Amino acid sequence: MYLRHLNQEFYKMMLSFTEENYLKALQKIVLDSGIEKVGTNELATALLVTPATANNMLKKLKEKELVDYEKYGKITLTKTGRKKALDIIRKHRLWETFLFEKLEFSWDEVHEVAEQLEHIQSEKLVDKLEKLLEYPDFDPHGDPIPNKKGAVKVQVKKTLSDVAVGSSCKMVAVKDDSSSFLQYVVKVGLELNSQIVVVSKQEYDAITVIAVNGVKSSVSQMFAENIFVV
Amino acid sequence: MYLRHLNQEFYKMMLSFTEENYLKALQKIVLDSGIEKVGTNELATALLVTPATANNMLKKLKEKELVDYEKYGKITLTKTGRKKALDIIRKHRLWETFLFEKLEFSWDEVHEVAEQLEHIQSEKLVDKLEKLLEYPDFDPHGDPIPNKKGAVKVQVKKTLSDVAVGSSCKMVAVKDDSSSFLQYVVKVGLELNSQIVVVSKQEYDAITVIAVNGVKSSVSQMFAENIFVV
DNA sequence: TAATAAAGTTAGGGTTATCTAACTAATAAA
DNA sequence: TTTATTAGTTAGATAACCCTAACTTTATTA
Repeated sequence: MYLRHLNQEFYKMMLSFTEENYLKALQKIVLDSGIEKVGTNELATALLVTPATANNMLKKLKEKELVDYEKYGKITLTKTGRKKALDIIRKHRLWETFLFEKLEFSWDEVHEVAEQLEHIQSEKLVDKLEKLLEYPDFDPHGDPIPNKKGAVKVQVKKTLSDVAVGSSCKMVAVKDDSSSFLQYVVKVGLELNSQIVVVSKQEYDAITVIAVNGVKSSVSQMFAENIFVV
Repeated sequence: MYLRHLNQEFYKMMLSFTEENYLKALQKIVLDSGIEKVGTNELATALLVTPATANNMLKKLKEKELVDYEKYGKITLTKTGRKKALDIIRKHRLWETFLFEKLEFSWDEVHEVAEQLEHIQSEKLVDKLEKLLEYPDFDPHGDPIPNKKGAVKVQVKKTLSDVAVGSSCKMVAVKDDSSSFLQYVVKVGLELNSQIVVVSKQEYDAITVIAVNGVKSSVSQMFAENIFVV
């Protein structure tokens, strides 16, 4: 006998590992692009599955009223869907903070393990974890941690590439959180809240010379665009 | 394309959530009963699946050389299988300790969440967790935590029902870790390392009167058999 | 030891999540 | 505006894990 035969309503609330990942991916696309409407292929790419697979799952999520879309149209999260997605993102970022703060994980190691930990089901666990970490607002990458209600503290962020030559700024987050990028960031001497001085900028290829704690480094346009500063 | 097509050898090492649970269940039956050989039905009962389902999975585990058995015969874990199982038990008990010590979980709440956490794949996570907890030898239920190599600190344990009237003993572990039993244990005033005095014992129905911190309680034979003492 | 009970296995089927291949609809370009 | 490209869908297949029902082997007991 299957679980969902026991209580239809209860089953509707219980999301599978995979369903959670689809909702999270949708919300992350929205957060990263700023656009509410997401395409099937875009979602499929983010999840490393084929469009056919994504389409299949989207039908199920629509059935459960977690997403909304017309045939051949763009996808949006419903209120319930967004709440679920933000809850997973909240857990992901709290776990990242835990790994970084309490278990000596480095910046670039936290993501992979948090991808697993974010699916653990226990409200008490999340609440107590948050308490242990003293209610952090941002994770080790500078990304905001949604609160229990799904609200996010927004920071007006510009990137290092927007900073004028001669000005200085403070790093508050990274856009790319791939391991290779993060390791590069560390190599340049940067960490969260580092003070950065933009020493000079090459017109031709946009190579920027920055100084961190007196140490100069040359970074590419792409690098500068992936560093959020205030 | 499926993961296991990429690298046969690597795939062989990667156990699914379910496979891990089968190995753990086998090892737990061995530890609890002291008998090395396990039956299909016994295993199925422990995992809340039908014997047919267990049989099916056992074929796969045998194929992967994690268990050993003849058709219609009893099952044993191979060396590799036992190592895997002990590793999961190690993780389970470390997480239980973490929840109890660091996140204010009560005795009877830790098990359910640890059932999920034990499947997280990250050697570094386990090592760092162990360090954070200052290398504990026993979990909150008094069960030994296997070390990285799978070695277990054994305690010679007898149960409360073996203690003679008039003698006193110290509770070191519980046999049953169901929520209902653990809540009862707490109600009687017992916790790990509590001093227990066996005040009297009824011949007829084996009801035992115990005193914990001067407070007397009457407990059944079954209760007494589920409390490990030294 | 023959009959019965218990333990273990096989066959056939269902669900979830994935794939490929072939299709249709919407959009962009010539 | 017709055509080519891109986006999205459908159909059919596979693998993992579970089920029930029927069967076979081993163990128990009368």
